[in-house]
Amino acid sequence: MTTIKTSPARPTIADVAEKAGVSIATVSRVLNATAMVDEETALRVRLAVEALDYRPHAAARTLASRKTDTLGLLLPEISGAFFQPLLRGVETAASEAGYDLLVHTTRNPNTRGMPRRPLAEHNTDGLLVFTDSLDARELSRLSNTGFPAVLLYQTPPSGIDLPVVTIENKNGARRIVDHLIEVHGCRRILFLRGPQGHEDSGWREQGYCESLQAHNIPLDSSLITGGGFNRHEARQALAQLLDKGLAFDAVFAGADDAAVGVLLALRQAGRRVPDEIALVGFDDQEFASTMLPLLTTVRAPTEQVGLEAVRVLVRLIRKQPVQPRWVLPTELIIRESCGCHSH
Amino acid sequence: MTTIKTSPARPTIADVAEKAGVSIATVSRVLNATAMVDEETALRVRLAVEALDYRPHAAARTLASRKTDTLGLLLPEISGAFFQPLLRGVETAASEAGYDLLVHTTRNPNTRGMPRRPLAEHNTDGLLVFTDSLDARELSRLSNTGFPAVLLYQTPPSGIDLPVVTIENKNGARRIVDHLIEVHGCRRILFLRGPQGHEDSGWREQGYCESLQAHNIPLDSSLITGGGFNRHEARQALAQLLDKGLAFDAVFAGADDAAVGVLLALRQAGRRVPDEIALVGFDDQEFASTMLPLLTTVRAPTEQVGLEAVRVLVRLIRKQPVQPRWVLPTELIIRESCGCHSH
DNA sequence: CTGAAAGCGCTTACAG
DNA sequence: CTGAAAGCGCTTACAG
Repeated sequence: MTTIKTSPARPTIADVAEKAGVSIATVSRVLNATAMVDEETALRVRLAVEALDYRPHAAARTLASRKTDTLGLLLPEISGAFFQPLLRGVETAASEAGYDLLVHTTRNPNTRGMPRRPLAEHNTDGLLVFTDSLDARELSRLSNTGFPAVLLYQTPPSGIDLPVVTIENKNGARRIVDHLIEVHGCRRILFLRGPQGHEDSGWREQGYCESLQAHNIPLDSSLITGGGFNRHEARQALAQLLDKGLAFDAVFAGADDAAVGVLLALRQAGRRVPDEIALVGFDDQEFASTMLPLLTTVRAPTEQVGLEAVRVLVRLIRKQPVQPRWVLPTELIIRESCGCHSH
Repeated sequence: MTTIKTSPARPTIADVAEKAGVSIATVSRVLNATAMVDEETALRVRLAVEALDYRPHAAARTLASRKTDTLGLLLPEISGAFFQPLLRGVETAASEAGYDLLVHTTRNPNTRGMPRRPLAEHNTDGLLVFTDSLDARELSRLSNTGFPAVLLYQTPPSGIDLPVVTIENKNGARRIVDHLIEVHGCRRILFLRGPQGHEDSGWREQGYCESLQAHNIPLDSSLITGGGFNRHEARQALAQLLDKGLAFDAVFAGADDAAVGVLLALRQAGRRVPDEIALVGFDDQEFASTMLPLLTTVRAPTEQVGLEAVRVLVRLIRKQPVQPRWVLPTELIIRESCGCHSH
């Protein structure tokens, strides 16, 4: 059993001041470089800080200065391959800008105690809000209150004035379907859409439709189906369609993860990819370049979204002007699953 | 351009007190359920809170109460497939216990301003420290100071009294090598170890050695090589060995990610897995059950580590006694890449 | 360039 | 059950 020690009292700014023979105001000034201080005095202060191993108390600083030096990130869940690059981008940019990161997932509501708002004005200088993490009422409160916040992958509900950073979904989808049609001669392309109300999915579906239309292929609604953007639902959805005997020569899964589910279902049904059926995804997650066949997909600049969102947020915090909408470009990544480069 | 609004002043506890016609002490009591309050009075307070949309200011609360209600997580990087389940576990448990999570990566040192310690006593009630995120000096400070902290995947340097939660590396490795030898008759098993000084890797190597010894297979040091536990290094390392003409009938990659690199190198060299060479990994990352062939590996209970670590930390914070060492069991997962279930 | 003092928004003994 | 008041550890006008 680990024994419990009583912690020696942490040094405060007063201890430093005393040791250096100056006032606490002066200590504060040298620590924050917030005013000119005689070089010799400053040196004494720094020595005292060093000797006492003093660190300012964040809460006290926040309370007095009205800033927390931390950014909040609100998202539905923290795991899931999709969030990795996003987190990396946010982490990197926040750190570079000198901010800590407070992360909160909305999937595990904290029901204890009073209904405190876990991440907001009281513990954060600004908020990054991933799509569907906050309801419209809350978004509107943020917007009205003028608190710095930027939306990720979500166009703000009308009347709400918050910047968004998102990606070019429609064109990406459009191009990959074009590829299927023009290069591989596909005509009956199944589209697996994401969850209801998923904005990205909606745009990707539009891109799909536009491509068909541009090639004079009539839209067949039986070729559009739900897949939930995840492996398991996609697999089931496809298995059902296969059972029903639906005919198609390609599948455009709205997300790479769904593409894996499709692949599994196809393989189980004995249909070969890409020889019999072409398969493409969206996102270019890491596994897309590892799985077999290598997945042809649309690269979503997820890490960039994280980076950019932080930059926008920091501008907001500094009260600098900011564009309302950032749409990051996507890129077509041709690999094997569409039928290209196949051995 | 988004216009900047001036935020109306946020309501404070004084505003609530005034509106409810009570003192701020009473408001504090009903909010924190920290003393009996007349039911009728409490109701008035709650109504006032609701009407003003009041939320307590975290920093003020922290300063007055000496607790932050947040846990800190220190790790080398936030992305990387390995960290996903860990983060999920930590997130879930922290949230259930009523704590926020402050995440800080040590890979991007924040060089601006004074050398503040990003996560510590001043903004956190306790710390979760992933291996290699903090140097021994800092660990020793935490230990001496009695600040609640738990180590992840790292036995504390001697003299430092901090609990660890880690996994059963040696037995896991031992069992998977046993499997290769006993079921598949392998005799020359290549072991890819992780980075220098990586504790998990060391244990896995021991398990490997013990298994060979138990089966009277002499240790051949040319069969142990570095692989960095990551895809690219592993791939290169293997390609070199293959070039040199090293003979082996199986590869035990110390991490699943390295196993992917091995697979890529083997495939490029035209060696078939598992027909010619058996391949196994360690971790059971998500892609292990997706890649082809499906990867035989040792399941590391990474999410559990996160959950357990938070539980231990919370006990520490509550000054409850705590075991110094938690070793979570691993499990052998037989799939295809070793030669089992292969079509 | 430096200090005394007010104030940030809470919690918590201490009285009553 | 409730209130007045001190105090948490800082920052920041205001004087000098």
